[in-house]
Amino acid sequence: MSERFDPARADSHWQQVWDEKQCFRADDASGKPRSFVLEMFPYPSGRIHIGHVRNYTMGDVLARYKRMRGFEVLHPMGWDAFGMPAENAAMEKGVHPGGWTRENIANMKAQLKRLGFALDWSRELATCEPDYYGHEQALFLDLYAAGLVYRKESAVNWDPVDMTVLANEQVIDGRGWRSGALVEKRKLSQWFLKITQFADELLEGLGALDKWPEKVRTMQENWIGKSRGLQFRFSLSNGDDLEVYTTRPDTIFGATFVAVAPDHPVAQGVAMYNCDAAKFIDRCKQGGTTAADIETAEKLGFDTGIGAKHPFTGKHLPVYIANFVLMEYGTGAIMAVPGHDQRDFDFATKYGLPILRVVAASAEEADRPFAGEAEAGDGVCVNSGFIDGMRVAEAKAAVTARGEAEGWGEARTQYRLRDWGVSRQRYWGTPIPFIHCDSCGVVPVPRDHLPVVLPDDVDFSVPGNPLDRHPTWKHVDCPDCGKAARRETDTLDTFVDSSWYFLRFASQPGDRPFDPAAIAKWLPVEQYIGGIEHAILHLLYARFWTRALAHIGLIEVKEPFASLFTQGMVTHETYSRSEGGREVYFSPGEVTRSAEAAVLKADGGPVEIGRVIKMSKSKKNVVDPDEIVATYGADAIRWFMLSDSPPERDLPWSEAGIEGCGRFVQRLWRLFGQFDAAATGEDKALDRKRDQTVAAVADDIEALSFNKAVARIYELATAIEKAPLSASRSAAIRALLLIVAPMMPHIAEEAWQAMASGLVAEAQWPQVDPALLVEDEVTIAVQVKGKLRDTITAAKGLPEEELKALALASEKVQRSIDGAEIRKIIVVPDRLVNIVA
RNA sequence: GCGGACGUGGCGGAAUGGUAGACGCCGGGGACUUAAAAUCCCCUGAGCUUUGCUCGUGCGGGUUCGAGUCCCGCCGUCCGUACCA
Repeated sequence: MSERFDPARADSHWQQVWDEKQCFRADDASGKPRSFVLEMFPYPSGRIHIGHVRNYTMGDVLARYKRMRGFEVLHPMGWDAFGMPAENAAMEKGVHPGGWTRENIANMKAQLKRLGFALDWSRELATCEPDYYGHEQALFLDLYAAGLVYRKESAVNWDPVDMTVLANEQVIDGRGWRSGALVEKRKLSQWFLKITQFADELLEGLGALDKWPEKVRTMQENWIGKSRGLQFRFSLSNGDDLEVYTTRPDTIFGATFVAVAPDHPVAQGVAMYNCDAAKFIDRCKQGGTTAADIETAEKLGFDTGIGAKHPFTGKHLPVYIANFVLMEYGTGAIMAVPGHDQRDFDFATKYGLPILRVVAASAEEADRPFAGEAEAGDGVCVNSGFIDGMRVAEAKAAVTARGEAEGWGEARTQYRLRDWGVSRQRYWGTPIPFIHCDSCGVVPVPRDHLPVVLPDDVDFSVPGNPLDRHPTWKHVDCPDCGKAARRETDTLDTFVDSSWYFLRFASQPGDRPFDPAAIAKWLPVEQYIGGIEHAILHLLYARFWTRALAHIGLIEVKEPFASLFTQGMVTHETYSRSEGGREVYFSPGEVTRSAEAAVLKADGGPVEIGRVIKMSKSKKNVVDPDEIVATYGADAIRWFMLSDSPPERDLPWSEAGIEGCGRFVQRLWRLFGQFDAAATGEDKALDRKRDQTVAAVADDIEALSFNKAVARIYELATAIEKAPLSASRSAAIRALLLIVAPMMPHIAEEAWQAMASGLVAEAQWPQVDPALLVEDEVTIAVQVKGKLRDTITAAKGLPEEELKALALASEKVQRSIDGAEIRKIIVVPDRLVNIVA
């Protein structure tokens, strides 16, 4: 073996060998137990960034480990290839989105290959290709046929300069993020998916996802936002009815006013004849929508002069237009109970409306005044007619029952979740497979006409949707009546593309989206790994899509991801200087970093070292994985990704850290080089250390606690280095190589050649001798009154009395007791003796 | 405001209620070398009257023979979310 490990040569060599032998191709017909390991597929932005490296390294370690444990592993990779950046590139650089995207894919694929991931490239897919999105169109039509797709007029953010619809995130301070133009609200006919029909199922399903982070489940739960309450009608003094929704029907006797949203029909009606009301409504719309704005926003109201008749007392409550009532939730109107809702309390205080107590800790406290704020807690009903004395829960049921019996209200379950609007007025997405005909209406594209393929000859030199102004593409004949008709020019939200790609990985038939039998074999994904930023949208949509397909009988599986892991970000400190009043940032490569300070290479002047934050282009605190691989090799960067920080937390990148990883790779190489098949002699302690490490590393990998596995591997390496030559030592080196292999596959493969035949990629995880996992000697801590005074070595399993005797025999212990009376001795077998004196 | 996570050396972090700081990084000292790189060895929480002792896991209480870990109350940081009736 050569003196130094040369990653530049070894990495590409072994990558080629794995490719040629198709080592990581998943066999559908395999009789082995299966494991589907999946990382969230990347958007082909152009370059792999370090966050991808961390994500895919974790998945790769798990996939390679599972393979060594005898599983048939499916570990695929693909491209979430539709989306706006491609269109932006088209507009800015005059390139075609398709060409730009496919070039990026080629580059990024080469980058991933240089990192040595054990991927089944035969299943690679890109969502922008007709052989993917054509099947998506078919699934969309299936859902349409099942009544899960519909069209509805809906308000959108319209950018009048770019002539396009903007997502909420693209509207900044009321202006389009690209054009800077004031965004208008427009009503457009949009396609929707009925995710709300599955709201309850999606919520209930969370309960079974016990291998998902609590945090993600909570976020989805809040997003779905289920609440139970009473929807009921007030008769208004103008002859109309007003529908309101409340989760606190028990407080109905405490209602002292009624409020409607500024865009509620009642408010709009008043504005027709009352210009003060119209002015008020306009004023409400001016308020900002940022968190800070809402936090500080004052409660504003306008008294319409209309009265609402209370269903029990018959009293007339004033009806206000109020800025804090939302049209989008419930009915857009509320009964206001100032005593038991803080918002209503604030409003009533401001406008001098009565505040009544209808819930109290006990009946005796019925008249207790409020201490400056509403009381939303539990208690018994007071001042509340027929529900007096009932607990809150009981009263809710009683009022609801009365409302239903008398016909003025009904129990209702309300969700925050809205149906999923999937229409996008863009080119680079999956065409929605419908045709608009003046005679027949909206007609699905016949199955045998799929896929509806995007035209290539599109023009981005003018704003707007290129599909809409394409000279020929949208002009087709109606499939039903044959008359001239128009294609739908909207494309699907890219979240649709990522809602089923994991199903397509399991099988890729040409004539249908997937083979249900293959899905039954591979799904659910055993371990899904990705960023927390997808906690709600992607993960909720994918769950919905899977359930919807199960609902219409296409597949059996209902939850796509059995276990979810959300990894932390890779961070780096920033380097900057204040120049002319603004911060100028420098990349790590432009800076020389010493222990305490950093200087700019260009001029030798100092730069300020900023906080350790997520890598971002604007702060220039990025490192390019390719450069790291070129300098240190794939194994070193993979090792760095796994070291130190727990995988769910942020990982601070540092030059010193990657250098240390590079050194460890070489240290391993020297150690592997000391493997001596002819060595003889037994080293029991090293045998024990070896098997303990093998077992512990296995546990750590399965728990995704890579940082702990790394620490144990360092310990074993040190133990081997210190051990004298023996057969045990060679056995330990060999075991070390095998347990390092999932993390650093290239050096493992290279060194394996001197130890055994075949490939590490096809080797088995080392067996352990259970007898070696238990120690025969233990170190006992001896405490006096809970403080450590001595440690003694004893045979494992020594009886309590003997341990006590050993502890009391210690000189240090006796000195510490100092002749005091021993009141009690606590013995924890094999661990500790505590003498209470 | 609400929900969640977290708070341990100079840094990243270990620690089934049982020897706090494993392991790595940084730093210091030494060996080898003409020199450097590489490598190897040792030290590295603070303090003290240094065979050893005291203090020490954000702060204040509590439970326990024993608390980083459990309970109560604070403080702080980060993330998510929001006038959801």
